[in-house]
Amino acid sequence: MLNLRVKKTIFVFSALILALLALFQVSKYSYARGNASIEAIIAVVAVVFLFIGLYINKSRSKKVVTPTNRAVNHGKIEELGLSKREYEVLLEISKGLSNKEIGEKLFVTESTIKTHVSNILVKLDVKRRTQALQKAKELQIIPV
Amino acid sequence: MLNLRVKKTIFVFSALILALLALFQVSKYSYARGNASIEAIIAVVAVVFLFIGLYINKSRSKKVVTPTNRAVNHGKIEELGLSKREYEVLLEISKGLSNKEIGEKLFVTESTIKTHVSNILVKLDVKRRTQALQKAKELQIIPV
DNA sequence: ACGGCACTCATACGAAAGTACCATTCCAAT
DNA sequence: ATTGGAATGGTACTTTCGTATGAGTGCCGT
Repeated sequence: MLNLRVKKTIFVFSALILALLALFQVSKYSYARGNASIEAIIAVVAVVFLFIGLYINKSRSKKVVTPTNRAVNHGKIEELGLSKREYEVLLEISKGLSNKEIGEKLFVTESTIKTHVSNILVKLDVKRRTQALQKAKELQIIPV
Repeated sequence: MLNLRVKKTIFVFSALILALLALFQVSKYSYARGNASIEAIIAVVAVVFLFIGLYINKSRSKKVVTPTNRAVNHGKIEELGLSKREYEVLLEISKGLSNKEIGEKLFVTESTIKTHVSNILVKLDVKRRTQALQKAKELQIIPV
């Protein structure tokens, strides 16, 4: 199963290769007809390849950076059976909010938040919210 | 005050500019004498600039990655007036332990831990232990 | 010797957090 | 149309957390 990122990468690289071929053809053609200076062609090629270099490394460094810190593992969230709302609550807990404050922020009562928190604790198999944070960090389901 | 990094950057870019000028001169010269094909020149330029692009982005992405994560800022701890023991307790909190559990781990009573926690909260200027964790992360005084 | 600080501990109280159950509503899948 | 999950919320109760206050001990520096 090809995910979105892979598809996008393939598309971008295909486009890139086509652009390069086109560029070479144009430069050759212009040169043959003598209506373009060699310096101009070289300058264009230089700029284009400079940007290609920048682009390649950007996507590569992103790939290197991502697994180390931030970035959320959505698979794990589903695996744990955490619902959307429960995950929202978990995020607010990680910001240090009390149940009451979370309720105000999400426009529900403290009771509701307590229910959610209780369910979160069960699903993460922990006893306290601080423990839940520790575990969530371990599982990389909350941003660092 | 120029630090090492800035000096290095200036040096690298100077060298880069010189190299470019040299490259242009060589290509012009070769072309004038007719002993180099235009395609070869373009290819060389392309490769060189591709690597330049790669290089620029490598140093840039390193700069982005490095300062973000782990490593404890000891200066901040002193600045906050956190005592050694208080900091120990803070670390245990970040592991998700209850006051009672922390007491057992550090061989003191829960009362003592409560006192420490209270002092920590005051010094970090927060109301709850979860908030303390959030703030401690911000200040980079606990490992991520 | 004295003051100040870190660390320890206790009691008492109030505020959050968490548990257990139950009930209602709504939406989506069968 | 029925069912099951998700979200909501309420009551009642227990546990944990946090505050306030006071107090004892030991150490370090003046």
